[in-house]
Amino acid sequence: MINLPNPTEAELEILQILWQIGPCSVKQVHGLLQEKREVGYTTILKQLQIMLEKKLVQRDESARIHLYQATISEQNTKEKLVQKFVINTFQGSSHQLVMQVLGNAAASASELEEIKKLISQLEDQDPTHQII
Amino acid sequence: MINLPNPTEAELEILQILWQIGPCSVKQVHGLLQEKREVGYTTILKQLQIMLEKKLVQRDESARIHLYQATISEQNTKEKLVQKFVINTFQGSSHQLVMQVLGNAAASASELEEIKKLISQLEDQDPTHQII
DNA sequence: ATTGCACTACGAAGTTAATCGTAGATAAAT
DNA sequence: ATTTATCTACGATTAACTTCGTAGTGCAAT
Repeated sequence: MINLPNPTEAELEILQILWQIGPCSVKQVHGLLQEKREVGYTTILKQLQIMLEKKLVQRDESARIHLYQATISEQNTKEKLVQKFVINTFQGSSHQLVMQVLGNAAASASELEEIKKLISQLEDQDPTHQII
Repeated sequence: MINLPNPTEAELEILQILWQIGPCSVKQVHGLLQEKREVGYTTILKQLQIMLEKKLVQRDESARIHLYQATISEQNTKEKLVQKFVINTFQGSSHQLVMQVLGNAAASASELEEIKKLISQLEDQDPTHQII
Protein backbone atom coordinates (compact mmCIF):
# COMPACT_ATOMS: atom_id res chain seq x y z
CA MET A 1 0.00 0.00 0.00
CA ILE A 2 2.34 2.66 -1.22
CA ASN A 3 1.12 6.22 -1.22
CA LEU A 4 0.07 7.43 -4.62
CA PRO A 5 0.07 11.13 -5.46
CA ASN A 6 -3.16 13.03 -5.14
CA PRO A 7 -4.97 13.35 -8.46
CA THR A 8 -4.90 16.71 -10.21
CA GLU A 9 -8.05 18.53 -11.21
CA ALA A 10 -8.32 16.99 -14.64
CA GLU A 11 -7.49 13.58 -13.24
CA LEU A 12 -10.15 13.89 -10.59
CA GLU A 13 -12.71 14.72 -13.24
CA ILE A 14 -11.92 11.43 -14.93
CA LEU A 15 -11.83 9.49 -11.69
CA GLN A 16 -15.31 10.66 -10.80
CA ILE A 17 -16.53 8.98 -13.95
CA LEU A 18 -14.62 5.79 -13.31
CA TRP A 19 -15.93 5.65 -9.75
CA GLN A 20 -19.46 6.15 -10.92
CA ILE A 21 -19.51 3.88 -13.94
CA GLY A 22 -16.78 1.37 -13.34
CA PRO A 23 -14.27 0.20 -15.96
CA CYS A 24 -14.48 2.40 -19.06
CA SER A 25 -12.94 2.73 -22.48
CA VAL A 26 -11.36 5.99 -23.49
CA LYS A 27 -14.28 6.56 -25.78
CA GLN A 28 -16.78 6.25 -22.95
CA VAL A 29 -14.92 8.63 -20.68
CA HIS A 30 -14.47 11.09 -23.48
CA GLY A 31 -18.13 10.89 -24.41
CA LEU A 32 -19.27 11.71 -20.88
CA LEU A 33 -16.82 14.55 -20.44
CA GLN A 34 -17.74 15.93 -23.80
CA GLU A 35 -21.26 16.47 -22.50
CA LYS A 36 -19.86 18.94 -20.04
CA ARG A 37 -17.13 20.68 -21.96
CA GLU A 38 -15.31 20.64 -25.25
CA VAL A 39 -12.28 18.37 -25.04
CA GLY A 40 -10.27 16.33 -27.53
CA TYR A 41 -10.28 12.56 -27.61
CA THR A 42 -6.53 12.23 -27.43
CA THR A 43 -6.47 14.57 -24.47
CA ILE A 44 -8.42 12.04 -22.45
CA LEU A 45 -6.39 9.18 -23.85
CA LYS A 46 -3.19 10.89 -22.81
CA GLN A 47 -4.56 11.69 -19.38
CA LEU A 48 -5.48 8.07 -18.82
CA GLN A 49 -2.03 6.98 -19.95
CA ILE A 50 -0.45 9.39 -17.51
CA MET A 51 -2.76 8.21 -14.77
CA LEU A 52 -1.71 4.68 -15.60
CA GLU A 53 1.94 5.63 -15.12
CA LYS A 54 1.07 7.20 -11.81
CA LYS A 55 -0.88 4.05 -10.93
CA LEU A 56 -4.03 6.04 -10.32
CA VAL A 57 -5.74 3.65 -12.70
CA GLN A 58 -5.06 0.21 -14.07
CA ARG A 59 -6.17 -1.14 -17.40
CA ASP A 60 -7.31 -4.31 -19.01
CA GLU A 61 -5.44 -4.72 -22.29
CA SER A 62 -6.81 -8.13 -23.16
CA ALA A 63 -9.09 -6.65 -25.77
CA ARG A 64 -8.12 -4.19 -28.43
CA ILE A 65 -10.11 -1.56 -26.64
CA HIS A 66 -8.44 -0.99 -23.31
CA LEU A 67 -10.60 -0.66 -20.25
CA TYR A 68 -9.49 1.62 -17.46
CA GLN A 69 -10.54 1.49 -13.86
CA ALA A 70 -9.59 3.43 -10.77
CA THR A 71 -7.07 1.86 -8.41
CA ILE A 72 -7.74 4.33 -5.61
CA SER A 73 -10.98 4.44 -3.70
CA GLU A 74 -13.34 7.34 -3.90
CA GLN A 75 -13.69 7.60 -0.14
CA ASN A 76 -10.00 7.50 0.61
CA THR A 77 -9.10 9.89 -2.15
CA LYS A 78 -11.64 12.46 -1.10
CA GLU A 79 -10.52 12.17 2.50
CA LYS A 80 -7.00 13.05 1.50
CA LEU A 81 -8.12 15.89 -0.70
CA VAL A 82 -10.25 17.32 2.07
CA GLN A 83 -7.42 16.98 4.50
CA LYS A 84 -5.06 18.87 2.24
CA PHE A 85 -7.64 21.52 1.53
CA VAL A 86 -8.33 22.05 5.21
CA ILE A 87 -4.64 22.46 5.92
CA ASN A 88 -4.11 24.94 3.11
CA THR A 89 -7.23 26.97 3.53
CA PHE A 90 -8.25 26.66 7.17
CA GLN A 91 -4.90 25.94 8.70
CA GLY A 92 -6.01 22.50 9.68
CA SER A 93 -9.28 23.37 11.37
CA SER A 94 -11.94 21.24 9.74
CA HIS A 95 -14.36 22.67 12.26
CA GLN A 96 -13.89 26.07 10.65
CA LEU A 97 -14.58 24.56 7.27
CA VAL A 98 -17.85 23.05 8.43
CA MET A 99 -19.00 26.28 9.99
CA GLN A 100 -18.17 28.09 6.79
CA VAL A 101 -20.10 25.73 4.60
CA LEU A 102 -23.11 25.52 6.88
CA GLY A 103 -23.19 29.25 7.38
CA ASN A 104 -22.93 30.29 3.79
CA ALA A 105 -24.12 27.63 1.42
CA ALA A 106 -26.59 26.34 3.94
CA ALA A 107 -28.56 23.15 3.57
CA SER A 108 -32.13 22.16 3.06
CA ALA A 109 -34.18 21.04 6.02
CA SER A 110 -33.80 17.37 5.24
CA GLU A 111 -30.08 17.72 4.84
CA LEU A 112 -29.79 19.55 8.13
CA GLU A 113 -31.77 16.69 9.62
CA GLU A 114 -29.27 14.21 8.28
CA ILE A 115 -26.39 16.19 9.67
CA LYS A 116 -28.06 16.41 13.06
CA LYS A 117 -28.50 12.68 13.05
CA LEU A 118 -24.84 12.19 12.34
CA ILE A 119 -23.91 14.55 15.12
CA SER A 120 -26.06 12.61 17.57
CA GLN A 121 -24.31 9.44 16.59
CA LEU A 122 -20.94 11.07 17.10
CA GLU A 123 -21.98 12.32 20.51
CA ASP A 124 -22.98 8.83 21.54
CA GLN A 125 -19.47 7.67 20.98
CA ASP A 126 -16.72 7.91 23.57
CA PRO A 127 -16.61 11.67 24.17
CA THR A 128 -12.87 11.63 24.79
CA HIS A 129 -12.38 10.32 21.30
CA GLN A 130 -11.63 13.70 19.88
CA ILE A 131 -10.11 13.72 16.48
CA ILE A 132 -10.03 17.37 15.61
CA MET B 1 -15.56 45.22 -7.66
CA ILE B 2 -13.86 43.30 -10.44
CA ASN B 3 -13.25 39.64 -9.86
CA LEU B 4 -9.69 38.83 -8.95
CA PRO B 5 -8.22 35.38 -9.57
CA ASN B 6 -8.22 32.89 -6.75
CA PRO B 7 -4.92 32.81 -4.91
CA THR B 8 -2.63 29.86 -5.49
CA GLU B 9 -1.36 27.69 -2.66
CA ALA B 10 1.75 29.72 -2.03
CA GLU B 11 -0.18 32.93 -2.29
CA LEU B 12 -2.77 31.74 0.17
CA GLU B 13 -0.03 30.90 2.63
CA ILE B 14 1.09 34.51 2.49
CA LEU B 15 -2.41 35.90 2.62
CA GLN B 16 -3.10 34.00 5.82
CA ILE B 17 -0.28 35.92 7.42
CA LEU B 18 -1.43 39.26 6.08
CA TRP B 19 -4.97 38.58 7.27
CA GLN B 20 -3.74 37.66 10.70
CA ILE B 21 -1.13 40.33 11.24
CA GLY B 22 -2.13 43.14 8.96
CA PRO B 23 0.29 45.13 6.78
CA CYS B 24 3.70 43.47 6.71
CA SER B 25 7.14 43.97 5.25
CA VAL B 26 8.65 41.23 3.14
CA LYS B 27 11.00 40.52 5.98
CA GLN B 28 8.15 39.93 8.42
CA VAL B 29 6.31 37.61 6.10
CA HIS B 30 9.47 35.73 5.32
CA GLY B 31 10.35 35.43 8.97
CA LEU B 32 7.00 33.89 9.84
CA LEU B 33 7.03 31.48 6.93
CA GLN B 34 10.58 30.51 7.68
CA GLU B 35 9.38 29.18 11.01
CA LYS B 36 7.35 26.61 9.15
CA ARG B 37 9.51 25.70 6.20
CA GLU B 38 12.75 26.58 4.47
CA VAL B 39 12.18 29.30 1.91
CA GLY B 40 14.32 32.03 0.37
CA TYR B 41 13.80 35.68 1.06
CA THR B 42 13.56 36.66 -2.58
CA THR B 43 11.02 33.94 -3.14
CA ILE B 44 8.62 35.71 -0.85
CA LEU B 45 9.54 39.08 -2.30
CA LYS B 46 8.80 37.81 -5.78
CA GLN B 47 5.54 36.26 -4.67
CA LEU B 48 4.40 39.52 -3.15
CA GLN B 49 5.34 41.36 -6.33
CA ILE B 50 3.33 38.92 -8.37
CA MET B 51 0.43 39.22 -5.97
CA LEU B 52 0.68 42.96 -6.37
CA GLU B 53 0.37 42.62 -10.14
CA LYS B 54 -2.65 40.40 -9.66
CA LYS B 55 -4.02 42.98 -7.20
CA LEU B 56 -4.31 40.39 -4.49
CA VAL B 57 -2.34 42.79 -2.30
CA GLN B 58 -1.55 46.47 -2.30
CA ARG B 59 1.51 48.11 -0.89
CA ASP B 60 2.56 51.23 0.83
CA GLU B 61 5.75 52.48 -0.82
CA SER B 62 6.04 55.69 1.13
CA ALA B 63 8.88 54.28 3.19
CA ARG B 64 11.89 52.44 1.89
CA ILE B 65 10.55 49.28 3.35
CA HIS B 66 7.36 48.51 1.51
CA LEU B 67 4.38 47.32 3.48
CA TYR B 68 2.00 44.84 1.89
CA GLN B 69 -1.58 44.21 2.83
CA ALA B 70 -4.31 42.00 1.44
CA THR B 71 -6.89 43.59 -0.83
CA ILE B 72 -9.24 40.63 -0.69
CA SER B 73 -11.14 39.63 2.42
CA GLU B 74 -10.46 36.40 4.25
CA GLN B 75 -14.12 35.48 4.38
CA ASN B 76 -14.86 36.10 0.73
CA THR B 77 -11.72 34.40 -0.47
CA LYS B 78 -12.33 31.28 1.54
CA GLU B 79 -15.91 31.15 0.36
CA LYS B 80 -14.75 31.09 -3.22
CA LEU B 81 -12.10 28.50 -2.54
CA VAL B 82 -14.60 26.28 -0.79
CA GLN B 83 -17.03 26.67 -3.63
CA LYS B 84 -14.45 25.65 -6.19
CA PHE B 85 -13.30 22.74 -4.07
CA VAL B 86 -16.84 21.48 -3.64
CA ILE B 87 -17.43 21.60 -7.36
CA ASN B 88 -14.22 19.77 -8.19
CA THR B 89 -14.31 17.18 -5.48
CA PHE B 90 -17.95 16.70 -4.56
CA GLN B 91 -19.57 17.69 -7.81
CA GLY B 92 -21.12 20.68 -6.17
CA SER B 93 -22.67 19.00 -3.17
CA SER B 94 -21.45 20.89 -0.12
CA HIS B 95 -23.69 18.67 1.94
CA GLN B 96 -21.54 15.71 0.96
CA LEU B 97 -18.47 17.61 2.03
CA VAL B 98 -19.91 18.33 5.46
CA MET B 99 -20.89 14.72 5.99
CA GLN B 100 -17.41 13.65 4.99
CA VAL B 101 -15.69 15.99 7.38
CA LEU B 102 -17.99 15.29 10.29
CA GLY B 103 -17.80 11.58 9.72
CA ASN B 104 -14.09 11.22 9.41
CA ALA B 105 -12.19 13.98 11.12
CA ALA B 106 -14.89 14.34 13.73
CA ALA B 107 -15.09 17.19 16.15
CA SER B 108 -14.84 17.63 19.87
CA ALA B 109 -18.00 17.82 21.97
CA SER B 110 -17.87 21.58 22.26
CA GLU B 111 -17.39 21.95 18.55
CA LEU B 112 -20.32 19.69 17.82
CA GLU B 113 -22.29 21.84 20.23
CA GLU B 114 -21.40 24.91 18.24
CA ILE B 115 -22.41 23.26 15.01
CA LYS B 116 -25.71 22.16 16.49
CA LYS B 117 -26.38 25.70 17.59
CA LEU B 118 -25.75 26.95 14.08
CA ILE B 119 -28.07 24.34 12.64
CA SER B 120 -30.82 25.41 15.01
CA GLN B 121 -30.42 28.97 13.88
CA LEU B 122 -30.62 27.89 10.28
CA GLU B 123 -33.74 25.91 10.95
CA ASP B 124 -35.37 28.92 12.52
CA GLN B 125 -35.03 30.77 9.27
CA ASP B 126 -37.51 30.59 6.46
CA PRO B 127 -37.41 26.86 5.65
CA THR B 128 -38.00 27.50 1.97
CA HIS B 129 -34.77 29.41 1.88
CA GLN B 130 -32.80 26.50 0.58
CA ILE B 131 -29.42 27.33 -0.73
CA ILE B 132 -27.89 23.95 -1.43
C1' DA C 1 -5.83 -8.31 -50.66
C1' DT C 2 -6.95 -3.45 -50.17
C1' DT C 3 -9.07 0.13 -48.24
C1' DG C 4 -10.92 2.46 -44.43
C1' DC C 5 -11.94 3.05 -39.63
C1' DA C 6 -11.03 3.05 -34.73
C1' DC C 7 -7.90 2.88 -31.40
C1' DT C 8 -3.26 3.49 -29.14
C1' DA C 9 1.42 5.57 -28.74
C1' DC C 10 4.27 9.33 -28.56
C1' DG C 11 6.11 13.76 -28.87
C1' DA C 12 5.65 18.57 -28.48
C1' DA C 13 3.90 23.00 -27.22
C1' DG C 14 1.72 26.32 -24.19
C1' DT C 15 0.65 27.68 -19.37
C1' DT C 16 1.10 28.48 -14.84
C1' DA C 17 3.46 28.04 -10.43
C1' DA C 18 7.23 28.30 -7.52
C1' DT C 19 11.86 29.17 -6.53
C1' DC C 20 16.06 31.59 -6.35
C1' DG C 21 20.39 34.22 -7.90
C1' DT C 22 22.34 38.41 -9.29
C1' DA C 23 22.38 43.15 -9.74
C1' DG C 24 21.19 47.69 -8.53
C1' DA C 25 19.73 51.24 -5.24
C1' DT C 26 19.27 53.43 -0.75
C1' DA C 27 20.36 54.30 3.83
C1' DA C 28 23.40 53.67 7.88
C1' DA C 29 27.79 53.27 10.03
C1' DT C 30 32.43 54.14 10.24
C1' DA D 1 33.37 59.71 1.62
C1' DT D 2 33.76 54.66 1.78
C1' DT D 3 32.17 50.76 3.10
C1' DT D 4 28.56 47.71 4.70
C1' DA D 5 24.05 46.11 5.26
C1' DT D 6 19.38 45.96 3.75
C1' DC D 7 15.82 46.22 0.23
C1' DT D 8 13.85 45.99 -4.24
C1' DA D 9 13.81 44.72 -9.20
C1' DC D 10 14.19 41.46 -12.61
C1' DG D 11 15.44 37.51 -15.21
C1' DA D 12 15.94 32.69 -15.52
C1' DT D 13 15.06 28.06 -14.34
C1' DT D 14 12.59 24.08 -13.16
C1' DA D 15 8.72 21.28 -12.77
C1' DA D 16 3.95 20.11 -13.28
C1' DC D 17 -0.40 20.18 -15.87
C1' DT D 18 -3.09 20.27 -19.76
C1' DT D 19 -3.88 19.90 -24.32
C1' DC D 20 -3.65 18.16 -28.89
C1' DG D 21 -1.55 16.70 -33.51
C1' DT D 22 0.58 13.14 -36.06
C1' DA D 23 1.86 8.65 -36.80
C1' DG D 24 1.37 3.88 -36.44
C1' DT D 25 -1.20 -0.50 -35.73
C1' DG D 26 -4.65 -3.76 -36.25
C1' DC D 27 -9.39 -5.15 -37.20
C1' DA D 28 -13.25 -5.22 -40.43
C1' DA D 29 -15.58 -4.73 -44.55
C1' DT D 30 -15.62 -4.85 -49.24
